[in-house]
Amino acid sequence: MTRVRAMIRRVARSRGSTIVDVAKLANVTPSVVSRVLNEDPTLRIKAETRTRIERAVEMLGYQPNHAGRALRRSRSDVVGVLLPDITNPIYSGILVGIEQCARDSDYVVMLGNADEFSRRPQTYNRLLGGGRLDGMLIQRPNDLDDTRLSRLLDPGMPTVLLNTTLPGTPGSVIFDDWRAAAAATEHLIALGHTSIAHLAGPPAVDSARRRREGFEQAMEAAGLPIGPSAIVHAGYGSDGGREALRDLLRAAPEVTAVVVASVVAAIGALGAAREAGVRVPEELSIVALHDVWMASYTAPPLTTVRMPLRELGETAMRMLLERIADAPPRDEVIRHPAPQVVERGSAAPPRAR
Amino acid sequence: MTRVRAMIRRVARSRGSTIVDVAKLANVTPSVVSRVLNEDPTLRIKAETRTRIERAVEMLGYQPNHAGRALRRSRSDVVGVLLPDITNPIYSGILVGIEQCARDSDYVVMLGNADEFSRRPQTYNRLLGGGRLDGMLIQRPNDLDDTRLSRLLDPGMPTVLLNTTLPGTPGSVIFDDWRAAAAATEHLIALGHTSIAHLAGPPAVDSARRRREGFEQAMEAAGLPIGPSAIVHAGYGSDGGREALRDLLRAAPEVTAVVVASVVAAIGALGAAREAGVRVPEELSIVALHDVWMASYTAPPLTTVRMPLRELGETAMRMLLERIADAPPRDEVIRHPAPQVVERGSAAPPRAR
DNA sequence: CTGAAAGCGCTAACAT
DNA sequence: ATGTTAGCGCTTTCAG
Repeated sequence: MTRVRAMIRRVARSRGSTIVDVAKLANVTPSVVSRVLNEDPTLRIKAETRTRIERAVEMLGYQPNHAGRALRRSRSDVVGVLLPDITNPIYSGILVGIEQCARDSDYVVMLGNADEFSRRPQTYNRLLGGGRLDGMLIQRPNDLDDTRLSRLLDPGMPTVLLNTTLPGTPGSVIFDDWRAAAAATEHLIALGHTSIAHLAGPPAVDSARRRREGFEQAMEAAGLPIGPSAIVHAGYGSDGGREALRDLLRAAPEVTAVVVASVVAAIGALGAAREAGVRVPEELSIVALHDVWMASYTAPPLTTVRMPLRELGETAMRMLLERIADAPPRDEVIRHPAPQVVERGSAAPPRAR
Repeated sequence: MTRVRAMIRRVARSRGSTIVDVAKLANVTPSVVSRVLNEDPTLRIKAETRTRIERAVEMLGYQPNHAGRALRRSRSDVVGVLLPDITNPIYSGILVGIEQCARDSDYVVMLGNADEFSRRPQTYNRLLGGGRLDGMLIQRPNDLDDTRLSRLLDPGMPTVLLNTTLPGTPGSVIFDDWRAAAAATEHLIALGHTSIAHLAGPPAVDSARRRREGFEQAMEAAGLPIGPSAIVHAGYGSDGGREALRDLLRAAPEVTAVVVASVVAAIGALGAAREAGVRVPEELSIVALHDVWMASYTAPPLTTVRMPLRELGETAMRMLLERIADAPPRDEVIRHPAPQVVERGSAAPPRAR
């Protein structure tokens, strides 16, 4: 009994107890403790021994050392998430889903900056290589083309791409961008608009291309022409949206409505409209893709198409776990819940300007 | 030569090369390689041997295994960051600073959810304990009082608290909340306002208390009375701000200006003003604490007091590194750059409503 | 200037 | 139903 107390005291003082301490206290060998803790299905053990072990674990406050485990199993139970800009509510929304799903699967998330990663790969390889990660989730930076992205990826590292596809490299999860853009366009058409423009994302980004296609298809399906200056490419950022709308108002004054590829750009566009003295929605209707809390608080509140951010993150994480478990890579499109128009104040029937 | 080629091939195939592979290829022992790579200052080595080792590292693309290192050194070079809500631009702004500083110091950041942490400590202890982290950065959830926070903290884990202090537990970094709130108040006073209210944060949160004190001091210094309903406590969230302003407009119609404890709440307040038909800034001036990109895009654009989010993150991270290196804990207030009023469109001289 | 040896904490194959 | 053994990859005395 004194021995036990002494051990407890020693352990409390030091860095923590080891599996050997637990084993001694429970009068078994470390291997048994390990197998109990890891719920080895092949293990046959007396109920009494098991409780002795559990009590010992409890008493010592034992926590397995992750480094020891990782070294032995060659797995870290850590995934890396590389995002260009956590400050962007779209990305952080996705990150919430990732973190949640990781936690539920006893994984933990390491955060990295995707821009830095593409700029200084050696830095991040040193930091995140060397067995620190079991897999990676990557959101492609806007200015990173396929060739450079391919070069960056480690073929030996299970990887899932967020919001983007890479020809020849399966393992990506994207939104139903076509449907979302089409839904936005259809909403405007239903309101009676016939001269509709599109503030697209960066031309080189594949999600922007898909959204543009969705816009074009919806217009075509309705038999509506797309004016020569009706598609303006811009960044996904707010400044991009602001400048793009400014250009559009000048180049195509007949336009009564616009589908914006991202809420963040749409918030910028709202600013440009205000500066130009164009009233929204009276003179110009705006529908934006992606729904974030700020959309309820702009003036006027933005009508958006909601995309399931959390679900994308969850799905991506689940897919990564499959890949880590050696399943073959596959691509996935998040279709449920389907992109849904959230009517607020920025879209209304057309009225001449 | 063939031996070398064979080794390279073997290594490329498998999980990666080890320090032993490098040592063999360079005709030295692992210990020398280790000391070269870790820049052991006591090491005396022939220049030629050193280049041989460097070449071997290069050829094999050797990366030290983090688990092995961590196990041996009892340090992981990982810090945990616990945030209540990454979706909040304030927190993600701070996180940017943390990640940057960590990377520059060869540390890497593990992300966790502070709300979940306070709700299910065992989960996170299992995930983040066991030597996985060298230290933690924690943003206190709004509803977590001192007692419960203390209980949650592991006294053996170097910890830095973000935006909050904990009596009896030094190691926190906060903004100059008094100065920021005072600056906002003084700005309104300079514009000629005399009946000024304060939308404060949650009453139990210490940063909210400091901001309220800053407001009160500035009012007192100007000889201005604070009306009986002029201080309304609300959450830091947008809904909180909306409701709080609604209440305020009813309870204190004489108020011509308001200092809001957080931009996010201010955006909500802007919504409430619009709904109530109160024009900003003509009938009501608003100044918000914290500056984020959205503030430029509200209607009207928000006048704010800029707080150095990135700097807080950086400082906190640096402080944590000190603590990890066994420096005694200390508290710090970020005073530079000082809180600065960013004039946009939401504050103007008073006019009767 | 370099090598030998021990051990960090854990798991898994193989005994008994 | 439990024990023995070996070794994951690395760093760090201590020897030479």
